[in-house]
Amino acid sequence: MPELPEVETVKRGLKQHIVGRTIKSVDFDWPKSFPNSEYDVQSFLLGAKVLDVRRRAKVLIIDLNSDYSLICHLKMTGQLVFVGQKRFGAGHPSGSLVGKLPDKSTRVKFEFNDQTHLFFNDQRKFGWIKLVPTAQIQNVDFIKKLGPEPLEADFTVQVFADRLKRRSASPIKAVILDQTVLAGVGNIYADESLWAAQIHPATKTGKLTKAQIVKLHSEIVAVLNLSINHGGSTDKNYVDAEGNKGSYLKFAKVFRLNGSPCKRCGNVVTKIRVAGRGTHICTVCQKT
DNA sequence: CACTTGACCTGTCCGC
DNA sequence: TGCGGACAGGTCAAGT
Repeated sequence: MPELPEVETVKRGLKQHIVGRTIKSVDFDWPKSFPNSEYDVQSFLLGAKVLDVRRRAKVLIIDLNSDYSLICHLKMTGQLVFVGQKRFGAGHPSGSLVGKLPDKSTRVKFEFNDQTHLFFNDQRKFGWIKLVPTAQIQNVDFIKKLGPEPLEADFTVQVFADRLKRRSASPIKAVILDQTVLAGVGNIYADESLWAAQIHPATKTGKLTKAQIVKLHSEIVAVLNLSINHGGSTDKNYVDAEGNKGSYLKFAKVFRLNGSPCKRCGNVVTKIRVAGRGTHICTVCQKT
């Protein structure tokens, strides 16, 4: 679930809360969640101060003053939640996770030197945090291969169209989910943007007209921006850096709305499988 | 090479 | 009420 808008929302919250704080200790019980060498942890993490929090695609980057950075992928169920000193007192929304952390899904605990905490929770254990030299981030294999950021100025229609050409035999949904084509779209926003552009997700990418590519390009940007403005989507697990849910799904047109009427034509939204993923469409609005 | 499928995990929901 | 199985999204490894 954490796709670009969710990770962007977490980034903004973390930036407010952890920049300037110094890491006092780190604790983890599932090595795959935090596969770092003890030497690097001792030398470059403990005692380091947080300088900045950034995002690339669905990856969070926490820069430290030790010339190292923590890079974090939330995958499906990851959460990064900051808990301040008043964690045992009042002041948190009743539904908030904050008063309940750590819990059985907590994989990594960071303590800052003022008794505040950052918890990495991840029910399904697919997410990870890695400590890497800041100067080496762009050489990390996964990051090196990422396509353009859809909300940056260099993601033009022409760039999008050129990247689609390489994948003409694949269904368009599989292509926009491919992080090496463009960075940050996941299952929710793939379905939403394809509905908005009135393109069937199984359409072979090579069959798309120029007009459809132009439309899809602008709808991807619009859907991502709309979601960021609503704090992202919470389907089940996602929360922001303060433990709060996002509300974008109130505005969703098809995602998880199978059985409901299409908001454009009234036909029933159905769920199919495309490229191995659950896919929500209106068969009237979205023709192959 | 382009493209698809299975593995990684846990929790929840559905049918018998 | 219990239990097996399908399913959930993100990415990589392995297979066609």
